[in-house]
Amino acid sequence: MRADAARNRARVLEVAYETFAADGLSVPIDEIARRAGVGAGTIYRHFPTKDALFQAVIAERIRGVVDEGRALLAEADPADALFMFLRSMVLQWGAADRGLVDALAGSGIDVNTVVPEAEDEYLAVLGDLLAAGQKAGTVRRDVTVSDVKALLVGCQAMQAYNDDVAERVTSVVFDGLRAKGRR
Amino acid sequence: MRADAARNRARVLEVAYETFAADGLSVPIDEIARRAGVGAGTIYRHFPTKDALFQAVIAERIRGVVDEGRALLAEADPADALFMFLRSMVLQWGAADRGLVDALAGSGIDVNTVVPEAEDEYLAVLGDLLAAGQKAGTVRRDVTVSDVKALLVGCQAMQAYNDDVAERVTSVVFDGLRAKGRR
Amino acid sequence: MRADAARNRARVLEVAYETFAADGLSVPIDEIARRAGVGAGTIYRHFPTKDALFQAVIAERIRGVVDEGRALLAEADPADALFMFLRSMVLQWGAADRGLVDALAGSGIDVNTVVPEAEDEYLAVLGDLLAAGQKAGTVRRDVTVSDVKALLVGCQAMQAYNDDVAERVTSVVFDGLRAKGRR
Amino acid sequence: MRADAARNRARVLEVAYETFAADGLSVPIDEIARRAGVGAGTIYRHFPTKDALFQAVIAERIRGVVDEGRALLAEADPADALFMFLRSMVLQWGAADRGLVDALAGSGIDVNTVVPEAEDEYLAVLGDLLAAGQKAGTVRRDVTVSDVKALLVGCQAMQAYNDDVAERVTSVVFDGLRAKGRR
DNA sequence: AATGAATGAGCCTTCATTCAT
DNA sequence: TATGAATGAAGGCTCATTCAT
Repeated sequence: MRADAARNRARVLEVAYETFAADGLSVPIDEIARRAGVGAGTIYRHFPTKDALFQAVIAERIRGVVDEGRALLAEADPADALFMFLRSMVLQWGAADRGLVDALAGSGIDVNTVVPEAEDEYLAVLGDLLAAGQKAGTVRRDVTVSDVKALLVGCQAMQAYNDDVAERVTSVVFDGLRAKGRR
Repeated sequence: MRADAARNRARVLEVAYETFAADGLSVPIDEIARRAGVGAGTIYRHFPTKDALFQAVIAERIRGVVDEGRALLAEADPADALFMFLRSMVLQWGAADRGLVDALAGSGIDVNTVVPEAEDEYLAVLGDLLAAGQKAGTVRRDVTVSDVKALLVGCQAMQAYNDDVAERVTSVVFDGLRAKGRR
Repeated sequence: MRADAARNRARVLEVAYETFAADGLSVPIDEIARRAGVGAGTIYRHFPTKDALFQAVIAERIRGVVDEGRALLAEADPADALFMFLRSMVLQWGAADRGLVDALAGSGIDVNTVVPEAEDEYLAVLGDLLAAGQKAGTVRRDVTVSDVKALLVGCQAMQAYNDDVAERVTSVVFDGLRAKGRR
Repeated sequence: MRADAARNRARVLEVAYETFAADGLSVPIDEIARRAGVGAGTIYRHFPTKDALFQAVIAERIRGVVDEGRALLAEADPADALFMFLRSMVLQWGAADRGLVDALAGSGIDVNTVVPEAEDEYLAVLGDLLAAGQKAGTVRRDVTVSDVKALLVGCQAMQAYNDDVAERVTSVVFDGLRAKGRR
């Protein structure tokens, strides 16, 4: 791919992320093209449909999340790593990507099918974090990766629903997730 | 209002509920009209815009929820009433109205502004259930109505995200919500 | 026709006149029904189509004009009667029925075909007034009834276009219409 | 602007002019698109609303009129220029643009607000023609530009109302407009 | 006879996608 | 390759007219 083409692709992806997150999925392609300073045709050269563009945006985001998880696994105290990751996902990512989450919800798109390999990596990281916490004794042993993923989705929904109480309700959920006697 | 008009209005509302819940907000009015067996104009006679129809559907639903909450307040054990209500909201309502919740999320509509009085009643019931639980000593005293509302939203999101784990993750959240020493 | 039916018909005609004159032809039938305090169906009982209602309104107005012309013929000085009639048509009728005239113009309807007999009477009166003026020596002998009718239409258009100059431009036209040496 | 886009824009404008003039404002945009051999979307690319298209047509027309007036000012005998201009406006322009004038009248649109600058130029030319005629002694000194404009509107209305008498009634109005003693 | 609810065709407008420049 | 003009299929909404109450 030519250098300018690659630059365009990256720019479109970035602008699309910001725009979808801010204005939802219903924003016209032309608007994204305008903000990115390219023609509509250029977007279609890189992404065959609007949907494909959206999926690329999601995949990109998930990749970032996975990286953050791996970093925590490598550097943080295993006893806290899962909670740190979840908190980060909720308070930072959740807030920033509200529009994306809503757009995903409202459009019948399933992340798992959209970017299977990204999802797989994501679950792997989450699983490692969970195992580390359980081994350290800070996390209930009767929860699975699926449970944690669901809890995360829920916490992000709470954050999205009411930013002001996000901190406290997240703590409530974390309390529920903690191993007994460790509250 | 004439009998036939009232019948049509009710039928449209019912069909609209099912259709929005199943197919999301983007379903054409004409499709709802077709399923309801009326002309599109008839829908517009009762609801001036598509948005108004959607809002009427939401208001209707919330009304049902409030009724269920009041019933629990009157009949159930105060120690369990809040948990029973939440569980019901998540496992029954949440499952049935997933489409509505998603549609709401994806469309920048805020329930509070859509049907303020219904929302007020809803919060009142939730507040009463919470107070009862706290008085009975089964619910943490440091959570507010807003927190519980957010937690409920989160639980519904979990349920929506993964039906299979809903039961267990809900328990996790409930554990977090329970007063210490009562797990 | 029953008394109440006749009353309804008259009321609809009156309201339709006011409404068409004020808001143009594009006002919905339902709006006229509302203002008249009747159901839409009632209007259709008396006038088979919206167009027929409009034509009835026009016919009614022309009838009033003809009456006014006859009165002038009978009572006013023949030397001035035509000018008085024209002035009245322009400054009073023209102002009041602007909406009707515009609506007529904009809708491809030809008064002559709409209400032929009313038009005939109208032209008869105008012809009598013209003949009287020509006989009295105050009106040019080289103009016909058709000319006068056209001049009237023109004066109404002027009045409609710019109310402020109506008086003066009408005088200009009248000067052109007066017999030479009589200015 | 790209060559093909400019060509399409011009073609749409031309077809819109003919169509509005012939069939009135109520003709569907799709029909204009069909006659112009373009898609409806193309029209909306160049003119954001149907109204804007109509206004563009009007502006275009007025521009032509102004040019014609300027030419007369530069080349014709000042004593006759105003009358020549008016006659041209009535007998040529008036006939061709009847539909536009009617459409304008019937739709509450005011040319002055639609294309203010074109209107200004128009009035300037008319004012120059009037001043020239008054200076040459062929036009009454007690009429203003507004009066002449109104008279022109009136003459066009006459022409529109009855093509057969247009020539003669225009003469009548011109006689009224001529300076005394110059008939 | 009156009512006003229901119908459904038709219009304006938007926007994903294609294609000529 | 990039551009942005063109396309045309929908969709929301209006309203003349019909018809059940």
